[in-house]
Amino acid sequence: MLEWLKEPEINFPSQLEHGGFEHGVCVGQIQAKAGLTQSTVSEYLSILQRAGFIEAKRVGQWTYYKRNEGAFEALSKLIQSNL
Amino acid sequence: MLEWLKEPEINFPSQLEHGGFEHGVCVGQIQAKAGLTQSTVSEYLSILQRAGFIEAKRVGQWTYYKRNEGAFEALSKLIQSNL
DNA sequence: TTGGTATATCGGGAAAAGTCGATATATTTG
DNA sequence: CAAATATATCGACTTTTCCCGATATACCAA
Repeated sequence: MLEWLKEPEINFPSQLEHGGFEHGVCVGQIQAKAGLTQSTVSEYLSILQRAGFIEAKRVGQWTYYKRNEGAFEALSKLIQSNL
Repeated sequence: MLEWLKEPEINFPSQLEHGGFEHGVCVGQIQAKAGLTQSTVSEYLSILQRAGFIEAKRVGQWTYYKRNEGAFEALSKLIQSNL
């Protein structure tokens, strides 16, 4: 999912009909591509969010998720320095 | 354990009596510090080895493990580029 | 307000990972 | 070769993670 969200336009073309890519990709799109149930994907995304790897933005009935690139940069640096 | 192996002289002082630090630290040293059973530590180290994060060198009845810094560098870069 | 849609949360069963004791293997020493 | 030591592997049990269906919540539209 994290890799998918790196190129939303390529991986979630039908997101265009759901408000575009400004705020990210909504859960249903990710769920369809993942082939997992709605509850599983929702929980997974919320875990990634709490971990800081993605950001959520609620717009109406939709929740859009997009990557937080800073977190990946930080993780990469953490592995370099601390691990 | 990976962090411990970053500074073997500091974290495993009694390794001096077991052949020094050239080849790494032997399992018993790590086990004592970890507070886990011998079998658990042995298995854990072998997993880390198969994953490429540490290298093993058998010398007589001892197995010495040391970090493979290249693997950490590679992981850090992988997170930067692919993830 | 009622029904429809999108997402979140909850509880439980299945799968995987962690940990142990027992035992096997390899090596050294007498 | 026999005993001692260091490590590895095996089988079982426990804990954690994964994933699901059911249900709750939030929002929208008629």
